[in-house]
Amino acid sequence: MRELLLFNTLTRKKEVFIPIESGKVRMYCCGPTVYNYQHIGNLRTFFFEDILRRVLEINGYAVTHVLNITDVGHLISDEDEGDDKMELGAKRENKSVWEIAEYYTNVFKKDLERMHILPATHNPKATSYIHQQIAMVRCLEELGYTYVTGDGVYFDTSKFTGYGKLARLDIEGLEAGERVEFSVEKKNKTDFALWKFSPKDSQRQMEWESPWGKGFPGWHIECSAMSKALLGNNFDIHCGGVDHIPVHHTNEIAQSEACNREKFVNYWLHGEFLLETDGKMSKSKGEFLTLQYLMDKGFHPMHYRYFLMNTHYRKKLNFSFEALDGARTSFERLKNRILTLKDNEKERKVDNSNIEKYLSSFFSKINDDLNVTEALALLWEMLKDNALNPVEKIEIAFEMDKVFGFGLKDIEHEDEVLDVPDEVMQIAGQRMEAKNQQDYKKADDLRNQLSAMGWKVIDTKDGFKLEKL
RNA sequence: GGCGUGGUACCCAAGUGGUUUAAGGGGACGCUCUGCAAAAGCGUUAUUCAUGAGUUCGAAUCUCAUCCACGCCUCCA
Repeated sequence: MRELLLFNTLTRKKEVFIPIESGKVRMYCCGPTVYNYQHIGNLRTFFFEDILRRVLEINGYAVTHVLNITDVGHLISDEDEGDDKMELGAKRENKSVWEIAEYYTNVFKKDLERMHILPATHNPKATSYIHQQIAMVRCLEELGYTYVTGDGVYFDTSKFTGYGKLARLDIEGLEAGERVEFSVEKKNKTDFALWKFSPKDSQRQMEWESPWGKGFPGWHIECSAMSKALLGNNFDIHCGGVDHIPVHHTNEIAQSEACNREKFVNYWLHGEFLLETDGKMSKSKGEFLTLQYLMDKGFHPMHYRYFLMNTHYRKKLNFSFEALDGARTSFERLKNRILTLKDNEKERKVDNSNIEKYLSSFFSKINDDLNVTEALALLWEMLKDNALNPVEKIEIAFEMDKVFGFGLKDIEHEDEVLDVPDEVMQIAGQRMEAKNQQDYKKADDLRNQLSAMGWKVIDTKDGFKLEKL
């Protein structure tokens, strides 16, 4: 097996990946809270995880991939204040929280499919694992890691040695209470809720009985419980966005390692943010970009996928329509190249040493902490290499595409007459006629007329084709 | 206030001590093709890597300082 290097947040270094079980990888990825649409920044993280998954698979690993669905509403802040995002979403849309969860889960899965993000092996829902979450809180209680306050059961972070090591937290320097009221009942500012009690004065749509009374699970426990249930106490890879490092993943480690009394995760990988011109993309700002919005603007999900490959997953990326436009052009040209190669794919001798040369270079790039950006550059270099014949190029491109995920194999010539209005078709026909009679003045006039109507004529060797401007 | 990241051509960006006097894509320009265009193909496009010092035989890559932009310490991908 080839050597694969991955950047581990725990050590802040690239490390050689060694699975727990030979040839197999168990991987857990933090999924969305389904109270609203996912924005294109959220999708960047799932895209990064998809690349990771594909790189593992092309290296021959059998991957068990868990991507959870958070359908329990958590409070907006860590303290005992604020509203529940799910309940808020339900109120906003006049639906039940369960309907909200189902609707946004489906949209999310549809988005992943459109982005060619491979479906996970398991998509556990937090509400289906309440029992396991309660069991884990009990486990922590029995081992003396918890205490009860007026609003819930809390994890005492001072009892867990090495708390915050993932994030390299400077606990003293944390300014809890700066922007949020600090709960006086919390013993340490980093303590967090494992189980929250339902409010006495109002009825929650989602609540469950527990040994501590009616309530709902704290935010971090679901990932600890579900990963334990599906992947075991110790597994290979855990990923998510960089924002999860200081709080969510830090707390997951504390809970899981405290309860299981063994190492939780071997490799932690985190994807960087997508930024907008005015900073981080975030839902709380109100308006945010969705994949559907890009599609409404005439972009294909693959254009966005190509755009994301412009940079490494550990680097911030600025979103702009100008850059997305560039990605669209690049992708369309790439498709064109592949189609041309497919058309010229005649039986020719394949020189395996040519193929091997490119593929080994390809592997050295993707296996160096998922450098798809360089791998993509290699694809272009290869396509322009005159030493290769079309059959060889196709073979290499398809192999590389197992990681890129553009779906190059399935690319076909598009139907050239996609709902062209009769009138447009007629004028285009007249122009062709005029052109054949060498009446270029008239032909050009008709072409201008078409472009005024929003259509572009492209002459081909035996006719013409029309495109929308 | 604390922690951290980044500044590479017109744009998105790769590269983190010598094989790079800097990938790839977009754009622009030129050529081929075309009646002319478009589309497509080919080619050109940074002696230079925010700025200033320093380390080194050698730096975009290491060190220090300065300027600028951004992220985290709230829920967040």
